[in-house]
Amino acid sequence: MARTVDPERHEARRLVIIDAALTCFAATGYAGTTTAAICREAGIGSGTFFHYFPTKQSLLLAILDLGTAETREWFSSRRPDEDALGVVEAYLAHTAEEMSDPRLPGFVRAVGSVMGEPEVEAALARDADVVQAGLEPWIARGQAAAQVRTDLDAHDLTAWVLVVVDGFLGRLATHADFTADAQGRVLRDVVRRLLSAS
Amino acid sequence: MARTVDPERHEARRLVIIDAALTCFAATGYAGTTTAAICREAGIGSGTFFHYFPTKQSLLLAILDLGTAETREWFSSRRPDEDALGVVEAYLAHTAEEMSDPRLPGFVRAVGSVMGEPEVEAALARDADVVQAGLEPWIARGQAAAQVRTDLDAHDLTAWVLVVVDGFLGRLATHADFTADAQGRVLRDVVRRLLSAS
Amino acid sequence: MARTVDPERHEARRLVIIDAALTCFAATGYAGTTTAAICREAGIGSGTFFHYFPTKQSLLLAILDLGTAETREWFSSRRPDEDALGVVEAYLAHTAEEMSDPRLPGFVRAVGSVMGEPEVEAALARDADVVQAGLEPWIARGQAAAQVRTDLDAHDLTAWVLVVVDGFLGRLATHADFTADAQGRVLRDVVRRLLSAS
Amino acid sequence: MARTVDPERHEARRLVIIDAALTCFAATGYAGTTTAAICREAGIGSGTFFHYFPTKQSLLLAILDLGTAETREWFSSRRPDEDALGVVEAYLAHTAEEMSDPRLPGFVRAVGSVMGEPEVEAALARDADVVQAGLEPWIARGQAAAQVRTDLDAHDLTAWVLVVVDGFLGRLATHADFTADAQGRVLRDVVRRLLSAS
DNA sequence: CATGAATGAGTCTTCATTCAT
DNA sequence: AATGAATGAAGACTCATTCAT
Repeated sequence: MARTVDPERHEARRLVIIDAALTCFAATGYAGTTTAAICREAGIGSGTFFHYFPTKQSLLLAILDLGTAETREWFSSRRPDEDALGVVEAYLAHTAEEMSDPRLPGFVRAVGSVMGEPEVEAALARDADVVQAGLEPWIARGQAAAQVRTDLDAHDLTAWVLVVVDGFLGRLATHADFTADAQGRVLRDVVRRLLSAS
Repeated sequence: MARTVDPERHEARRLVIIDAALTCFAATGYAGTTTAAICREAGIGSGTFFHYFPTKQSLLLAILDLGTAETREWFSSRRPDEDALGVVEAYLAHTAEEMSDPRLPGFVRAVGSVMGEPEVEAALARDADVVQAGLEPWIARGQAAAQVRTDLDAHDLTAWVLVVVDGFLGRLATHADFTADAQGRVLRDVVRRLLSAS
Repeated sequence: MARTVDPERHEARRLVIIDAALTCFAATGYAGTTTAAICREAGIGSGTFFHYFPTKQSLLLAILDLGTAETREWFSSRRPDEDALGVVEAYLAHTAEEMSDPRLPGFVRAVGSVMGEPEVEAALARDADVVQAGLEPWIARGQAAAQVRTDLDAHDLTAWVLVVVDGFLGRLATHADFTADAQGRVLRDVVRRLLSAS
Repeated sequence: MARTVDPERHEARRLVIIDAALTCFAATGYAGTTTAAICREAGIGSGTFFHYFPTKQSLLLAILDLGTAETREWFSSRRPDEDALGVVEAYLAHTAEEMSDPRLPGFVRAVGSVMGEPEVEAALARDADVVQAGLEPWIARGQAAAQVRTDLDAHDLTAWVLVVVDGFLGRLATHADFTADAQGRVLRDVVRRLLSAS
């Protein structure tokens, strides 16, 4: 009856399940992934699964929250004196790099199908907010420094950067001949053109 | 002797079912939409569904094919002497207008989740091919006329136009404060910047 | 508004449907045969089917009754002065010949699965009664003429002849290398041994 | 750590389901038996069914295989020095005794209707092979010992013994006034006559 | 904690039968 | 009479979740 909870071990196993789910969701979509498949991939029993996540959806939310936290952390580790456009480009590079995990594009597609669920929609909105809140100040600063056009406000410009980024990620996910390596350079160019004052 | 087949009525009802499915898929996703829900929405019995579409998936494919045919038709009705950039912008307008059916963005999301199915993937690939094949010649012609930059080939430039368009549509679908009316002007500007020779 | 009922044409079409059903039942079993398949095979519309037979089961019963009538007719055309054992052997030959329609064995199997239905059970019982009633008098006459053993009564002996015949037909239906042509001679021998006085 | 798998309990429950299915199939045929009915009879939930048998058909195959295994075992426990004709008669008795389970004849009929399915056909062929392979050597030995006629080869003679046995079982199944108890003696006599050298 | 057997509500799909034309 | 579109009840099977061990 000793205290058998080992928080470290618990957290490790949680991550194993999350990783397995990422693999499965990416391969077969959210609805197409059974909890049994995740358990198999994670090497656990079906009962164990529900010790860590009360529902299948809560697992999806956990993954989304993990991504949001990661983004938040990335922005919070920018130093105040960095170059505004440099941060924007670093964000592009960071995003492209994240997508080098070949499962990510598939996972993004998988999430789309569940957007009807209010909780998922809320989690995605939270994620979008974090990105917007992270990026917008730098773009505003770029405007103040006359690096960035001012005919659109910072909020809309940020939205349009994300339009390009999301379109880029979507095409990575759906077109095998469209790769981050080959097109990353063009991405930077397009965003520069989008933001440029001219 | 008795002509019980009324092809017109048949086609009309087929379209009613397709319309109902569009509504349901957009609202609750593909997997989240039951055939019963489609039947209810279309005002038909569950058995009738089977008369028109052998499976739920075949209905999805029919919708996709309809869209592909529509796109093909749009491009084939361009006249050879139209202005290259004018056609590109007309395509942007056409796409944005199509998406003014508020169900379309949701439907696009819904489709993403089924991409695991080979038939769906093939249908989407066919659709992408039609768009690419429709747009690329005009961009190439724009290059020949020195309206469009030539540091990227027509194929890649077309892909990037679609990156922007898809990103635009995606944001329409997910952000209520991002509307086609308000942002359509920016879309044209971004694509112009993307293609411009400077 | 003329009297369009042409009894001859009606009867002919009835037989076409029965023939088609025989083919389908033999190939795919009773439950495995859809009314649609029968209609296709018969070259009629599904509505027409139900003009001729109120239910699928009634069609099966019609086929069974047809066979029963055929058997009854066969026995009623025996002349009173025929040789008792000769009639028994003629019956064996007659049965074997009927089974030369390759659909018959399959149809027999198909019927087995529906025997739970009271109406079908009754039809089969009627058929069995006709055979028993047709054959038993000849076997009794064979006993009276000392051609046939008398340690079993005519009723049981008849039953045993049918045991052998049914086993024979069943094996024809299930074993491709067991053919009526090759084994017909043995069938006669076995029945002779069964009935012989020794 | 926790041994949640209890193979004994698992096997027991498997047999409960098989037994329930035997009852249902015999009473209402294969197609006429719903999985729900089997579950009710077995006292399990519908989902549990799937834990033990992936499909309704697999359950049927399991029953057939069980019978085949039982037959194989029966033959393999004959001792080499047994009397040839004694073994044949013991087999007759064994079969008749098996059929004293009143569900068996009905089950045999039920199987007939599914013979269209290749897997079922294969299972039945396997079963027939085991019987033929089990019986034929003893009949051949009977021929060598001059106990059995030699004008037909052992293979055909075995087939004919099975013709009689199957006809016997079929009549047990369909005619209530034809009982194993009353007719068992005749069965032995008929087979003796069939095999006798005279 | 870990397990996996058990559950049953919910899904897609089938098909005999009806009926307006 | 003949047609085939429409129907809806019913069936096999799936799978997230629970719980006794």
